[in-house]
Amino acid sequence: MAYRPLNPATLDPAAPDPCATWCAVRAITCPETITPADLAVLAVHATVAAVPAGDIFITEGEPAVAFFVLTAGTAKLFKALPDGRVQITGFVGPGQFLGLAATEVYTFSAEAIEPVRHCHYRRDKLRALLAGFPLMEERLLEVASSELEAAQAHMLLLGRKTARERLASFLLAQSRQGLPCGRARTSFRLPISHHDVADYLGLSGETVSRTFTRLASERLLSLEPVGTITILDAEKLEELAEGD
Amino acid sequence: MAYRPLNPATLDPAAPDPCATWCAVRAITCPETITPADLAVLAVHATVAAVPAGDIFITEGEPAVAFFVLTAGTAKLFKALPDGRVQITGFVGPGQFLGLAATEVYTFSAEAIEPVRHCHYRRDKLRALLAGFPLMEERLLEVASSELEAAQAHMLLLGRKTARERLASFLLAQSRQGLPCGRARTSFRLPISHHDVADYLGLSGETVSRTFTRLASERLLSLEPVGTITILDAEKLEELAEGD
DNA sequence: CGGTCACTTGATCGTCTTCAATACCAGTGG
DNA sequence: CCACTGGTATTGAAGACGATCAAGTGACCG
Repeated sequence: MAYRPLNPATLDPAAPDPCATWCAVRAITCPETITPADLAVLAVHATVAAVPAGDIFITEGEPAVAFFVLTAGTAKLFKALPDGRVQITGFVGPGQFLGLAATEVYTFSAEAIEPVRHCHYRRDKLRALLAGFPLMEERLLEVASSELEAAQAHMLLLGRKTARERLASFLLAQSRQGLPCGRARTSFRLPISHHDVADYLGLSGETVSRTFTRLASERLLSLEPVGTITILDAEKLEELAEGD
Repeated sequence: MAYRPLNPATLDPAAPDPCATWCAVRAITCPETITPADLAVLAVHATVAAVPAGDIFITEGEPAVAFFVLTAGTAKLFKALPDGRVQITGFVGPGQFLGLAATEVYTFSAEAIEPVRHCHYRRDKLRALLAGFPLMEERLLEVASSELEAAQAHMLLLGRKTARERLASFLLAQSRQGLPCGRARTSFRLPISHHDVADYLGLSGETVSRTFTRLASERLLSLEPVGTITILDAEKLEELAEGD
């Protein structure tokens, strides 16, 4: 019900293959490291699927059979406590992948917060494939490292920053979302509910709301009616995010 | 082929390749994936060093020139805010490595909390070497993945658990420290100061102390005078750690 | 011994949570 | 067109949990 798997057989190997071209090039090899010939090999093992918003397509504790690459939409990754408390550990957008588990079982869940399209590879097959694509493996290691780096930054946020600092950090990160290196936009739409922001920042939804309006009243940002956020004073926001 | 695990204390510094044998086998290739011949190659590029307790041997923001493998002692990894707030992101013991940075600059600091011995490799050389050791690269990916997993668990702890739950989680983790899979000891010595525990769990030292005594008064554990901790009710502690 | 350092314990304070009421918005069907 | 609904955001009031400040204890060491 959640899945509408597409038949990989319908893929035309001659035509620019949607999944292999898109996933492999954009996600695993931003710096192009895979030849078109290699892509064809990869394409054979990919399965495409669509997930409607709100559906959980990876569940913590279930056997980790596949490895995913998003091609559209946004998903949240999270861990939950039995009593319902949730910590979102990250968001994944188009071109990013997930499911890099070391264990035989997923240790987190993933839910589409926008309609998601992804292609996935069976882990056992991928493992064998990787042997033939050392550059791809290298790239995977790079990605894992940078995720680890992000995770450490988030631990600092969760363990030591105040609500204001957390939100400032988050908004700055969002403003840089998907842009190369040092670039940032001043105005953007937040595709994430306040409640999810709260679960990401380790706060309550109410505190997120209050903190938003407080930052707005301090003229650090402005909240357009439509849910668009404009950063008015990136300078001060940056200072706030770093804690002084 | 079976490798003989070497005791680092008995290593003869004059012997040919103490580091390569120890580091490579124990850390990078617990499941043996490197041949003795390969080890010799690695040994050429390794440098051994000793760090006294309290010394910072990796500093956030400095060029990430090397990649480390600990052979003795314990180190804490941490990130700090300009005003002095600190979040410890993990502890590293013998046989583990660190410095898997994706960037050109370290994004965390490392300080020896016990006298540390480590061998390190220059990143540029290692990069080239890895090309020749696909199994080693694969192992690195595995390690990075499991670190990521641990990081996510810690985010849940920092973002959503109470002080009691944090300490319970921490003590259970410590009780399993270094043991294979499901094993745990009931009594152990904590090599970490309360203040460091606090910085790891996102609490104040005072709260750590209070929580310790409270758990002891509830007969979940007992605090021997010498700083040894004995877990009296692992069952209940487990429940507590998971939040119900 | 006097010094330092880590830990303990107590009292007070502040931040964030919780609970609750209200406002808001989009979609639906009368 | 307008009321009705369900979900999401805002705002207020009260309370809890942990931080901070401060004093006191004990161990270790020159």
